Amino acid sequence: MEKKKITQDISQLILSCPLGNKLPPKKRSSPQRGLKILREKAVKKKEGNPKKQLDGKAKGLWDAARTRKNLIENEKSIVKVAQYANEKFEGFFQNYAPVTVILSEANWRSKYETLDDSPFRKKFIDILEGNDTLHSGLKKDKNEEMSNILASLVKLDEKLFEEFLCKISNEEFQKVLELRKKLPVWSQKEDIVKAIKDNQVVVISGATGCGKTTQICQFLLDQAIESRSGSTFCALCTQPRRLAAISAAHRVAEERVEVCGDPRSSVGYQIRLERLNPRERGSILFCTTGILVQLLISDPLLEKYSHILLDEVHERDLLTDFILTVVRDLLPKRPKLRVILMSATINSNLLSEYFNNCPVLNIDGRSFPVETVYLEDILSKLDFRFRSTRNRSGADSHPNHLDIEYNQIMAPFVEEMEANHSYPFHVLKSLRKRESEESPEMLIMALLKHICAREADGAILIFFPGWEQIKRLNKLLLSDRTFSSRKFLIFTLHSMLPTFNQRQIFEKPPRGVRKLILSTNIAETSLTIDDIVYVIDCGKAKLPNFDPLKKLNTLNSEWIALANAHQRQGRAGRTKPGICYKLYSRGRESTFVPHALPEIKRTRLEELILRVKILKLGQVQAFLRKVPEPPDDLTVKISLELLHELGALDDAECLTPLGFHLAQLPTDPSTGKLILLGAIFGCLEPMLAIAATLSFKDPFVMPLNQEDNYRKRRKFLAEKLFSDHLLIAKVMHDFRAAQLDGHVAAKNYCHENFLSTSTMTMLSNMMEQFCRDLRERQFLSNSASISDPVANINSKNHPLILAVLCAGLLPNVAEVVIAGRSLPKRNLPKIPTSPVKVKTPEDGPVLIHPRSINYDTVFAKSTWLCYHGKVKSSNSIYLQDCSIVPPLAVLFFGDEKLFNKKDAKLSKRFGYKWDSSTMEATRSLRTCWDNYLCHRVSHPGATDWSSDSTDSALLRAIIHFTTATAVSLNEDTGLLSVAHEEANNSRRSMW
DNA sequence: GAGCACTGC
Repeated sequence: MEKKKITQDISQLILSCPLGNKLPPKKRSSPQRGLKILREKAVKKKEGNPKKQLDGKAKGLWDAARTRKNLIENEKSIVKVAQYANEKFEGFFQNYAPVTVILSEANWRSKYETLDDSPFRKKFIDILEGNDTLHSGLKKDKNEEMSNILASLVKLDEKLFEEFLCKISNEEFQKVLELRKKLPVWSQKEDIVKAIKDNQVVVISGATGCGKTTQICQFLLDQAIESRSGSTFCALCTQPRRLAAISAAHRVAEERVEVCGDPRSSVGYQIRLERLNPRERGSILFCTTGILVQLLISDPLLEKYSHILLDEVHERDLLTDFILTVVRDLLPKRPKLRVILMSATINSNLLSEYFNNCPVLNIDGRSFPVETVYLEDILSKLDFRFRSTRNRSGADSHPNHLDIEYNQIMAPFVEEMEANHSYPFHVLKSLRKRESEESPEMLIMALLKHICAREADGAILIFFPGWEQIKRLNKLLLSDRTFSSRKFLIFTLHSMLPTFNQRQIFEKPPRGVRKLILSTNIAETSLTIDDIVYVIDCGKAKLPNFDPLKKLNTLNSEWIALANAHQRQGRAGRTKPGICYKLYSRGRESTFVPHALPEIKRTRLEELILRVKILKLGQVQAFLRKVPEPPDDLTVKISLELLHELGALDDAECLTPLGFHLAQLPTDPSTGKLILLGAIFGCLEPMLAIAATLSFKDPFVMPLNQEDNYRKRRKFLAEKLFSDHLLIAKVMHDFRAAQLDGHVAAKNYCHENFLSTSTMTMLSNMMEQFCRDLRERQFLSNSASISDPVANINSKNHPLILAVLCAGLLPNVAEVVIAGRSLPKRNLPKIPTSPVKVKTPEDGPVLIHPRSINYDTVFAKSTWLCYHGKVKSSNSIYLQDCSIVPPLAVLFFGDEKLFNKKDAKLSKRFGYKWDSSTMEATRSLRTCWDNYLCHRVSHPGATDWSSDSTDSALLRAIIHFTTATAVSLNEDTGLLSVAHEEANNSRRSMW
């Protein structure tokens, strides 16, 4: 009822005038003449593109005719807002005017004095008031408090000691202890404990299998208990991966004959959405790096802990680097804190230098020797020759720049080999060709046959850069009788491949059966298969990077670093001696860099910057220059700019109230904004589903050789949606409904629809987490669940969801430009259907990623897309996920630059035009929105949708306004209608 | 016509 009233109300605000036929003709003569010439020419030359076959003048005239035609089309409808709409918008403006004044002041500190005395204000001011006051204040109070937290409790010390004595006499404990004592790390137990006692920071480097992860924390715990100070011991051990944290915790609990999760246990773990707490004192908590960063928000000096152990520091992932920087700064404030950095053998000097030349302890690994066989040895051993894949005759035989580059690098090595007479001629000949590094499938096939015929039993692991190569080799293997399924178990590992039925990948195969595993670098660290004896390493990996000059994420196949090559090789020697076949020469390996660039130098930094801000770590540039290997200044600048544009930071680089919320949500800022907007606009569930997916991963999986079925299914699911995001919202909704019918129903739903059950479950849980966050930040009422009817009052309104998506994802918009297709055929010769052109304002032409549901959408009209991911690979820029969105939403939520061009843009692209009073009204409404959002984020509360509330009036006006375009593109009526039911039903004709 | 891998009280 109420909705209907508003609908009518707004539809009176926005009128449309189909004027097209009444427009006076302007200088029609020359385009008409151009058409005539064109038609004659086109008749003469029936084949090919008519435009291409025209000469200078005719071509110009043809273009002129087309432009004119477009203009006439464009002027068909002019969008007008009735005068009293302005007055109505004025009303909104009045309501939120005070906030505008506040926000326009330069001084943040006084700015929020005028806000009410809400709990939000207090918290927010605390953050704004910043570094010194708060921190030093904290330090004083907390030092006293610390003596409370970690003060030794004599009784507890005794109790822990007695328990420990009891444990030592336990038979099972003794049995495991004997095994533990065989680990290499035990030989240096005393040194390690002493070094940590004497130094605030110690680097311990040891190869895989030395036992550092599970043993060192126990050395420290046992030592504390034995010296009757168990109650003051509290260790936090971080792992970069969830699985590693869980398994380390379980392993340690087992060794101590305890059960992980028992409240008396000394071991626990915490990862996102999952925690098993250990006892409060005398305990070890394994967690992921992300958890530690979140802990820092509430406990900036990590006062709950006496020891921080950071594992896998050598991987140099973003969060570990961040933690290193923060921890180094808090050392002077926590003199009693002990920090232990654990890393692989390599690169420990850099770490030691970073921590004021702290001591480094080296521990030998306990893996088995792995023999290395390089490309030249393989070629010589197998007598393998590369057949040139390129045409010998014709232009192709000339070397291109890649050949020349290859030769420059390899020639000296080949010459040296030649001089030494150490390799047969055919090997040298092969190495001179670039093919020796380009397409190794046939070589791998030959090598596999060799291993299977000549070498002992054992699983074979092959490292590939990506999907394409895995797919190709898998196909070859399946079509080759040598590798029949009776004798071989073939596994493919890729994050996008389904993992069901793959438990046997970790199990010992039946007698006489050999495991073959084709993998990306997922098997380099994340997955460990113990019985690998042979590794075949093609030496390449797809590496993401960020190009600050072009502001683009890239994904390219590159040569790996020596450290990674070493890691891959090490995968062969876990249970017995192994062999690593490297599909690159010694010469090539000598060009490898020692270490890959740390992640912090390869990504955008918006999220990290918000963390710097919420943790009050000072100016961003200054902080980021303190990290072990600082990111490019330009990258920092770009990220700051985006945060500013999102409204998360002000000119002085301080958090705004919006930024304050975004910094505390466990997502990147633009996804965080989506979550807030979903709550504000009453489309909670779909927005949470979209946000969860954008911040975790796409749940769709694609089995090899089922691409067609996969695509068909996705097309079926996404019918009429034209949006990857709405597709996600739909499948998440259906999945959650299936979950209510039980585990089996949910699993079946996933199986039928090419979805990963584990990813879907995680996403569903993440939605719960976001919902809880929103409740805690008071954007939802205390009782609101994900499916709360009030919070989902607009969840069925697809155009609105898309409009909100726009508001959250901006500035990530792209324009779909259709050249010629909308021209009436009778007036012009048939123009060949040109492929859709998609452009972004900053990159120019881009492509829609083939994985997107919109990849093969036929666009009837020019329109706008919103996207979240954009990446450059294989020389094109791809929009990874995108939604066709209501154009008015883009223009309404778009930035000021876009706004100023509104008039021109609209009339040019969308076939209708603003009149000036509408422009003004739009602008006022937009100002209202900006102010309203400022107000909402600084006065958290649930949206009041009751008919007489200001919330409701403004939001409904925005909703109707931004989604009005849904029907305005209907060429038949030329009318601009705002009825949502109609909008939903006629979506097909929208685009 | 293409999809390295992780993470979050």
